[in-house]
Amino acid sequence: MSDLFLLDADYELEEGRGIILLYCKDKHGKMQVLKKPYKSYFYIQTSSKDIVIKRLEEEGIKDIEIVEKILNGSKKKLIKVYSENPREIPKIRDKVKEWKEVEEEYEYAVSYVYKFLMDSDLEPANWFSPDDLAVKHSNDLPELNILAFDIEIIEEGNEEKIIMISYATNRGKKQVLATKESSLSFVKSFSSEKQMIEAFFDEIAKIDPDIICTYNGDAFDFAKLKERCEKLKIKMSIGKNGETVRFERRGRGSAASVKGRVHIDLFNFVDHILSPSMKTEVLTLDEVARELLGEGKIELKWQEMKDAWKKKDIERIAEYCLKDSELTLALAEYLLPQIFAISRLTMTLPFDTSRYYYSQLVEHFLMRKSAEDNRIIPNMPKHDEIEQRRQLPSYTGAIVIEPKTGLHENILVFDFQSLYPTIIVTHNISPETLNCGHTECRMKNAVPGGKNYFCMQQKGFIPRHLEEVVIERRKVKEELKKTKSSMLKNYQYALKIIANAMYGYFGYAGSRWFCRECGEACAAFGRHYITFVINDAKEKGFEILYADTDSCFIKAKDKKEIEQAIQWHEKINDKLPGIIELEYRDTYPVGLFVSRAKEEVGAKKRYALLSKDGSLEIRGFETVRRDWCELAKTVQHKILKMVLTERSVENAVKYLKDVINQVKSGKAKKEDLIIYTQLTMPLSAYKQIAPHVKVAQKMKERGRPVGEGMIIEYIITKGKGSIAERAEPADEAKDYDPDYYINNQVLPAAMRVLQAFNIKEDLVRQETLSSWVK
DNA sequence: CCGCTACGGGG
DNA sequence: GGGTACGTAGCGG
Repeated sequence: MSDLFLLDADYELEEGRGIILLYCKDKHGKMQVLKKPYKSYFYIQTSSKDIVIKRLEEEGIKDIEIVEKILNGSKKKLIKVYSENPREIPKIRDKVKEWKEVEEEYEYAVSYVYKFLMDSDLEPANWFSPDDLAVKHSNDLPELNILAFDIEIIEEGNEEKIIMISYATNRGKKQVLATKESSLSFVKSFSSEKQMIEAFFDEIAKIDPDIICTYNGDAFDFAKLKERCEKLKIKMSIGKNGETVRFERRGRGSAASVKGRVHIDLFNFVDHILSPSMKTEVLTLDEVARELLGEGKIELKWQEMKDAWKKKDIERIAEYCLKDSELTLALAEYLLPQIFAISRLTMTLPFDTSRYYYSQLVEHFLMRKSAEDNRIIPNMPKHDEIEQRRQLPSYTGAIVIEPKTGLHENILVFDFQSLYPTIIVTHNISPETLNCGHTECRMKNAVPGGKNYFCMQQKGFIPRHLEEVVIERRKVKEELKKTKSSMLKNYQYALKIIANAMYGYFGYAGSRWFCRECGEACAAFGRHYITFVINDAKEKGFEILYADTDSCFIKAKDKKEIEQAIQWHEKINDKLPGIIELEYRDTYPVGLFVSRAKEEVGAKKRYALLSKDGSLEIRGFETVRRDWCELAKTVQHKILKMVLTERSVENAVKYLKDVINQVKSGKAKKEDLIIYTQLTMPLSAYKQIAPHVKVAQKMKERGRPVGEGMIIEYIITKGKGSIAERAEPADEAKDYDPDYYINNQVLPAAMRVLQAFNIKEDLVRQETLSSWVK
């Protein structure tokens, strides 16, 4: 049989026997489902093997063997207990853990499917031979049938109904289903919501996609569909052969799993994995698509949509809805190769890869390496242990040199290439190399400023595999300079993710390889190296503008000094040990730095850099969130732009005063003042009555529908009482409170930028006072 | 400072 | 299938 591409896996029970199901695509793009019977197992550690084996046999458990594995760095003989039924494993384990001869049990909490993949050395999202399951590394992707969909809902009567569903496939099909008539060719109209949803399921069955993509489908589109299907008594048959959707509980919410297809919720992947390396601070489909694809959503405000729907003017809504599916599809085509690359490296199924956090990806990477090394996978911490770990006092973190506030020119940015990974490798930081007892290691590899040290004689488990990753990544980066292969780019990215997550995983309370001393050591070495760089730069006469963890911003006086600084960084690398390396990122013509205000604790680092090509790199100014009104957001962005590109603080302040005067004189546009906050609980559950809760209460009293999950739109009006008491539904508000909008919205947003120029809030307020008189 | 509550994405 | 998993800001005490 020819090679297959593994897309997904799962299992079923046949007469009490576990059978692994492998969902694969063949070379011709056909879906093939392979069935592999597979025995599950776990390990028992005991010094009284004979007794334990005897007791197991008395219980009728005879499928056992003695195996030699590496446990915590040394070889141990363990009892391996098998069962043909994977669900028996936890039951047997529950029994044995009570026996006094049993010291510990292992790998009882590694999922059945993943055990199979690890034991077979089978990488998801890769090709393999179905005869012997040998992985065939290949850069080709199979022909995949991808569908993205999106729904629109609107409140009608007392319930939220689905009014429209759009989908787009990578084979060019675009369709909108709606419950109102339209003349548009791509819109199919239905006389009821039920008919529309059923038609959607029928069309999915016909298209038979391998992959279904959504943007926040786990929490929204699938959840809403489920709700409506229950209400309208429709079978939610989206899966292969009409199978329904399963909602798997995980973390905060649940994942919508469709049998025989892979549901990829791209929002999860963006939120968990991509967001730290993205410029945008809000993860809306609009912003994310703009940044990754260079194209955003069709603009349509919620109120506009409601109005249009009421007026039966559905053309714009249909176009808007279809665009969302198209963007989701385009994002999928862009991100799936990245997800696949991570899947291969960490041996996780794309369904999981797209939903996992860094910690879970690293964990899977280390689990597969354990399996390869014949090591026992450490257990997950129990509930109490997690609590204990959380209670541990925190250790000193990274170094931050507070920025020199204000505008600066000629800013050079240097940073360590993967600082923590290279420290872990160079200093051999791993749970089992900690304080090995060798005098030489104690002398030569001690943690700066601490009493711990790490072994230098034997490579640790984590440093060894991390070194492979770091070295591989450098090789791939070199190759990328020659060829611009997107496959290589994605591989490089997967390697980067795993390398960078290792440090955090040492300190993550839920980690299987938790090692506080290791995390502490990474931080201490990190401080040591960045301090070394800063001091060396100062000694050479450079001005340090700002430094944080692994980066260092130098301000150059002129062109000549820019050259000198670049040369300086090249030399410093000769003085750094192992694979630790300082890199030159870029020189920016202008930058703005804002240090945190006194009362602000732990505020993010705020700076904005203007690069040579004229683009703005903004960090830490977070008024793009919806709990700020539109006016506050606009004011902040405009001020930032004025300051950096026009370099005129004066103009910016003048602009701010103008806005304030407008607000004060009652000329602000109402829609710019609306604040949006979601009701995340049933109204009765709120103990703390925040403004949006108060508004919801008022709405209810006035006979308007209010429910959990609703976004409350409100405006703070004039009058007496607390802010909450004066909050009114946006459509009912007769006026607005200028003082509130000035003091709680516009000024704070503006001051986040202007505080860098010593502009005093009170002064701005005073200077606008004259025009406040009414 | 600590502890509690709410938020995000989606419409 | 071992199931509970986030990280952070803003508020009130």
